[in-house]
Amino acid sequence: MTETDTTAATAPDRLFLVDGSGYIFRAYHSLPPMTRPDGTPVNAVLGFTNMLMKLLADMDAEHVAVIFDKGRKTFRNDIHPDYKGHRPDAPEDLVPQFPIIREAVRAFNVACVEMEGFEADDLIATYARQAREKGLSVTVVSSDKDLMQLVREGVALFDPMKSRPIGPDEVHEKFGVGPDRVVDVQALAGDSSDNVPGVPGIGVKTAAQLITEYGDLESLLARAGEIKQPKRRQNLTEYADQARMSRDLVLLRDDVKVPEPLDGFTVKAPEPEALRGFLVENGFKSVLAKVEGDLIPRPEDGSGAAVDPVAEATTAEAAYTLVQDVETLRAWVAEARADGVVAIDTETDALSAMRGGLVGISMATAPGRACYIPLAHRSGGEGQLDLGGGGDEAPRQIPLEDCVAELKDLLVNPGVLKVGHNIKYDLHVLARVGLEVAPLDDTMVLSYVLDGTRLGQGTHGLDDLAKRHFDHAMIAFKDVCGSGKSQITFDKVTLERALDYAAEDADYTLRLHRLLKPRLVEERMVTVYETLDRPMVPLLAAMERTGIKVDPAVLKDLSRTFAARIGDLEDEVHRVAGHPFNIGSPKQLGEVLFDEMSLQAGRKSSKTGAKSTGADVLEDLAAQGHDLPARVLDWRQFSKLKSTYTDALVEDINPDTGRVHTTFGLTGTSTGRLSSNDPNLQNIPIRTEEGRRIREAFVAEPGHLLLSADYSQIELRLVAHVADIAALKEAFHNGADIHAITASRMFGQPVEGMDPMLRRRAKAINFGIIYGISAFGLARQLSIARGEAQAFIDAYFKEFPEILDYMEATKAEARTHGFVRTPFGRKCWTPGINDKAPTMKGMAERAAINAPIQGGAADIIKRAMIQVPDALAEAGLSARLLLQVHDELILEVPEAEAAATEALVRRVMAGAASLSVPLVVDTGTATTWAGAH
DNA sequence: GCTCTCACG
DNA sequence: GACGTACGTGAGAGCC
Repeated sequence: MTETDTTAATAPDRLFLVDGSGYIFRAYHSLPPMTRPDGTPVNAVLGFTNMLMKLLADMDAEHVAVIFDKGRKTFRNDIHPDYKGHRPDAPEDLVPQFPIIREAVRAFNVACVEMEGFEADDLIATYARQAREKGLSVTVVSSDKDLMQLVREGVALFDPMKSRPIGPDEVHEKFGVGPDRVVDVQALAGDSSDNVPGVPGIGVKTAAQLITEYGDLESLLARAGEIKQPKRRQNLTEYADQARMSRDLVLLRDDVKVPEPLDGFTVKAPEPEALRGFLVENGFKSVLAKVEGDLIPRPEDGSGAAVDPVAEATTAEAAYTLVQDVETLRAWVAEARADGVVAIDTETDALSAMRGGLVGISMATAPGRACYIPLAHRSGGEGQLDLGGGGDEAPRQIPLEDCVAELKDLLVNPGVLKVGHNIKYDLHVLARVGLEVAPLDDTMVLSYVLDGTRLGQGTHGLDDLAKRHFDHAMIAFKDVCGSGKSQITFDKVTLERALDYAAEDADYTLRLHRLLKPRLVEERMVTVYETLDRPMVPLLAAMERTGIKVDPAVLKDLSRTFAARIGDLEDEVHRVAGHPFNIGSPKQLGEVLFDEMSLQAGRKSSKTGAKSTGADVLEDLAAQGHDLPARVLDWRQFSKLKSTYTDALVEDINPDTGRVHTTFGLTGTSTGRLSSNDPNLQNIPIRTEEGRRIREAFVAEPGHLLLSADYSQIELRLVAHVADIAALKEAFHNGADIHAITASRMFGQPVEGMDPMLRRRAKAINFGIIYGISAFGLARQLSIARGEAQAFIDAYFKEFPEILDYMEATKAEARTHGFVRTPFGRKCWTPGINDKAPTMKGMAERAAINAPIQGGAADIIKRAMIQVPDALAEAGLSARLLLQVHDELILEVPEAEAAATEALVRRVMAGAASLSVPLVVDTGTATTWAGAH
């Protein structure tokens, strides 16, 4: 292949010419406003820096320069004073960034050129010509169509927006002619954004057609008389000089006496200290972390320079150790003790926190430095798969009890912080082998407190975070254990594979901890994390482990009752319909109701446009006297109760404990509330008589009672507090019936003997206020006209005018920051608040109004929960917290302690926050949850 | 895996 | 004046 070799040997040097001004505007608009510590805006600088780094990393060239515009006046303004005259001034917060961006270019040791009186495009044209004459191959990096005229043999354009080269074909696509005729087309068509006049009535299409036919601009103007269309002929004659002037405007000068010689563009490595200085001055820690150890050396430990933990977390190489003997384990324990921080992670043989058995433990002591301690693996690693032949000889592992003995002190050592990702899970697993863990940090909770639902929900998984913060793809669980039917449990994984997977989890947990923990201080989230969410981790773990006793006999009995009702209702519905069909299918039900029976549909469902069969629609139809919708509503109710509750809950009873153990989610909601899943014990029925009976299955142990304690009107009290509504605060201080008071003020009736209908309406409005009221929503809730609902709202605002200020201030806060804060400092993110679509924006605004209220209530009950165990212990009481349902706590108490515990819980909950309104707590005790409420 | 419906606060 | 919504969750069933 001599030919190829020859070509390679004579391949010309390459030159990249970057249109810096284009980069600046793109960078500015791609990032939200941000400032460096001294207050200087730097979003465009950061965006530019990242784009420049990417370009330098991706390009394959020996020479590079970034070219900028300098000032607004150029020689073109002498030709045509209005040229680019309508361009608005650069945004105020971009102006101070222009000089810093020049610094960025120099910091990377890249040539940076600009020249008074000329546009960047002219300099680019000039350098391109010079380079071509020297035999260099030129790539111009720009998305600007005005540069397309430069494309020719040896000069290519690269569009950084679309990441694609622009050659003669792309130019032809854009202008309808080749690169050498682009200026002629532009001269005719003009450019309104640059104030290039062109010829009236001629756009790019027509211009291309004319130039193709006549060859070039001068030939066309000379032969303008031959044009058939009279108007076009006249314009080309009349505006010939204007066309020539336009051509002078768009034609790039390639003979500029450039200030820097081409030789100075040779690619050079950056000066480490200059680059570091620039990045540090602008607070670009993430960029520094990226280039450290690569473009510039990491400061050495011995030199006295501080190691940047963030940088180290980002760049450290991984080296993992398998721990199969006690000696090695002791070395790791000693290292962890010396460091004072260790990341831990457990591997189990089942996903369920309550059932999974411990298979192994991983620990990390520094970024990239981690180990895995296999404890219950059944396959060594010699053979790939156990083919069922009984050859699963256990590999060499430290006996579980020896490992527990070695780790016990470390895990409770107050001088060693244990870091986990969703460590609540590990607490359960370790507790079952007799290990407690304290103190602890949780990187999932850290991520939630810092970034919340800013980037969407459910994005605090270790895999997500490693990808987001370190651009690292974690080994997927399914790549280790498979998925679906062929999935194996972790104890069957070979030790080598288990080491890679498990140690990586601990490693990246530690890296995340180094990255996220310092942000608490920088972003003023220390208090929320330290006093609210971190203490919840061990507390919730204890609640989950305790569980709540559920009597399967009660549930089975209810299932039978419900089944009978469902059967009867089904027969009746089918009889009325005239044929059997699946009542549970909204599609089939819709066909029966709206097609066969020709009932009037109330509304369309949101997504698919199908006619809704929702409860409100069926209720309307039932109220009109139709029998079938009423039966369907009953059928639905019993089906729901049976499938979701009575049938499902029996399956959720843990055979070992006879109790149901939910998992509380601490990092899932946008407001700071908890969630409950598998099963959800926060939505057990109560509103209907039949549903409420399900709560009879939730029982206390013999000799005990369930204590329920709930906040009265906590969200409305928070409204009164945060919006500082005088009349509402007064009503709460007086302990009055708040809805009756509201009705009295709005409708001018005395509280005594208040019409129940008016009170109901006032109650709906009070709820609406909490939700960020809208006339549409209130109208739907109360089944009244929108105008009437609006009148109610107006009346409310008149009586409680402070609420309007709160709503406006909250929306403004959300718009400027992207989040709102609860009274306790929690950030609630408000994605969509600046959306163009009014629907989206409206939803985000209502969510923003609701968030400090709902979130504030969530903060308050968390404060109460955290105090309860200590208060109980101090009082010598042995009650245990079982559940939290947003404004309610459920405890299990020895009968003899019921009264004392009730008083204590009331006191703690009421005193959990000092607002400008009192907090009131209602309590009750009984042997079942139904009775305690 | 998405949509609808409905249980709770 | 249109846009098309009350806030926050999780689970089961139907359907592709």
